[in-house]
Amino acid sequence: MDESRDADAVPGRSCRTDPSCYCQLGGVLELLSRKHAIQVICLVGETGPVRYGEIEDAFGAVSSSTLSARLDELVGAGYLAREQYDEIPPRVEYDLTTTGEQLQQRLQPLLEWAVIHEEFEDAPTET
Amino acid sequence: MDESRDADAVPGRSCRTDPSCYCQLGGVLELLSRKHAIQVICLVGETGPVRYGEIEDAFGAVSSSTLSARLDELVGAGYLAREQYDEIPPRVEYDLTTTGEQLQQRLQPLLEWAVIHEEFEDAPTET
DNA sequence: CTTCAACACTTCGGACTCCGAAGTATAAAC
DNA sequence: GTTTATACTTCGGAGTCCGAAGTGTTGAAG
Repeated sequence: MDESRDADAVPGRSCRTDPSCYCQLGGVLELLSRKHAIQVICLVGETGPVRYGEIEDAFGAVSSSTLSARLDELVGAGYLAREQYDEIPPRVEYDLTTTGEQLQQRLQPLLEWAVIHEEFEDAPTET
Repeated sequence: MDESRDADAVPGRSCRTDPSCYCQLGGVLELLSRKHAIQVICLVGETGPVRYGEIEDAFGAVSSSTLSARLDELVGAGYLAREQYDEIPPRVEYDLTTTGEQLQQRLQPLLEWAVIHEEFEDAPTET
């Protein structure tokens, strides 16, 4: 046995190799546990390059401040790419990066299940 | 064109059948976009029935108030089951429900990818 | 010349969520 | 009588989110 174990040594490091440690897990999950993050990734993944306004419309109920914060974060973290065209009126398009696509692939089954699950959630109970 | 479209009619209903509508998507995602919700589901799924203290330990950095709020929500939403034994000191165990297991199965690939992805995130860039 | 429309955002006050240290309850062990 | 163990609450302060209104540009409409 090695005493270089991670039990309570350096939190947030060796945890990566310890399947029983869920401390933080850092970046991605932290990012995904913000409002609309999951949906944004999936929306962009399904529709391809999307404009800011289209995302806003697709959601229907997001404050633009929160949405643009989320987009900034996702761009900053390398999951989304932002392409800006210098036209009038302005045009900006968001698309998944390669990493973003990987993420979206893991998110897709969840989203599909969520949609179906919600549909039947009002159905008669079978106890 | 039919005017029976759902464009701006009843938000949050016909959306379920419209793949281009991401408005809210309600319950599950709302729940998952709270701190630690994803990790809790996966932790319980991987380790089986877990006690409150074990969850707290596994995370290392959660405020107990937030954790117990999250647990309450997940129990209330039907993803977790809470079993209480009347012993001293008290013992409470959380486990996944059938629905919770379905959710965890969709979350697992995400979590595994996250772990690997974070490991290499400090690796030398290739620009 | 003035106004309006389009678009992608900011800004700001108020509401909601989260943190973290301290406290609650019970009974056995010391 | 004090400590220990467990599963939570409570509370003030910090951080996040909402949503209505505003910003800047330029061409088209009046």
